[in-house]
Amino acid sequence: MLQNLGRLKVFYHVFSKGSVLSASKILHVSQSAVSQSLQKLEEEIQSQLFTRMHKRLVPTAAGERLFAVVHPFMQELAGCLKNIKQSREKPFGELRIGAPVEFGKAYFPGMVARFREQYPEVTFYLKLGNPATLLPLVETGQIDFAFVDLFLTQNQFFANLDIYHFSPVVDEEIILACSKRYYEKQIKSDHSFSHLKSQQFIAYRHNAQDVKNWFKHHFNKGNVKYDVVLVVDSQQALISAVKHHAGVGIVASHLVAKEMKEGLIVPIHTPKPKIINQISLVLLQDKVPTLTEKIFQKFLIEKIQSMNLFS
DNA sequence: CGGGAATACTAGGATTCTAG
DNA sequence: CTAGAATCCTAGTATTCCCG
Repeated sequence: MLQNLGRLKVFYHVFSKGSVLSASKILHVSQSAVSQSLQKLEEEIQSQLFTRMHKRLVPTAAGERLFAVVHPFMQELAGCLKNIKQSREKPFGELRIGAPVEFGKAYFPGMVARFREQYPEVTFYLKLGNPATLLPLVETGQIDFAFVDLFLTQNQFFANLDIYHFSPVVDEEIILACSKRYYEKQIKSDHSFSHLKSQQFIAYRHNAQDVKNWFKHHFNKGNVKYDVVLVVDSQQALISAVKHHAGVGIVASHLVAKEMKEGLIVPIHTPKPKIINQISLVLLQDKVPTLTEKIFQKFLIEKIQSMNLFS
């Protein structure tokens, strides 16, 4: 391997101009420095790159071969540096973002499309997951930033949360809901603990943690056995099951806003305050965001906040 | 043909970088 | 912090080209 890639740059300019003096002017060094660099390079690769013809340098076969490799590299490098410079002036390049699964599925594709109408040079990689998946990716730089669910985060153990910077973006309301028909047949306006706990539950993932959290919050009862009739892997499936009168389930209210407005889905309230799940933007504490990141974060926060998830 | 301009090379010294 | 390596500079030399 070469000890000094800078000599390749010297070689490139000497080859391009066919003269040491011209190359030295481009490189802003003395003619002798260029001459010496060239000699060092030739020594290093143990091949002569130019035949010295009195006042001219004529490339040897080895010189031609080296130039064939160096030339496209230098072109690409110049283009790349230009792009990097541009990305400081206007949004550019790939953004890698993490988001909670349902939140990300529901809103990100649309947001990304709208952002790209304005900034077509920006592309996206979207990683959906819970905080346990997303935070390590933020830490190792595999994603640029993430939106996470703080309500869930508090129930889990993270060794070093202080390396992150959290800024709350939006609150979503977590409700227990069922279809109108199920409500009239089974709930009948009885919102007592003993009545609600005996309902048929649709759970998101196997541990039914969301159901447990809901009862803990509203009735301060932690370790209760629930009758789970269906376990699903996505909120969309859960909402669909609720709509088809399969039972009661925990959802973010904004995901069923339309169904609630139409009266298809009914929220079950208690006198206790609503459960608010806070979604926060999380980035590494000491990371300096790029222009593209800053502009997209601002765009996203404005759009999310203007949606009003409680409507 | 001779002299000036252009270019490449070398020697020696100053400065900067790097590893211990 | 320091010694040695690497790099660059200046000064000077050699060669060739070009024009009067």
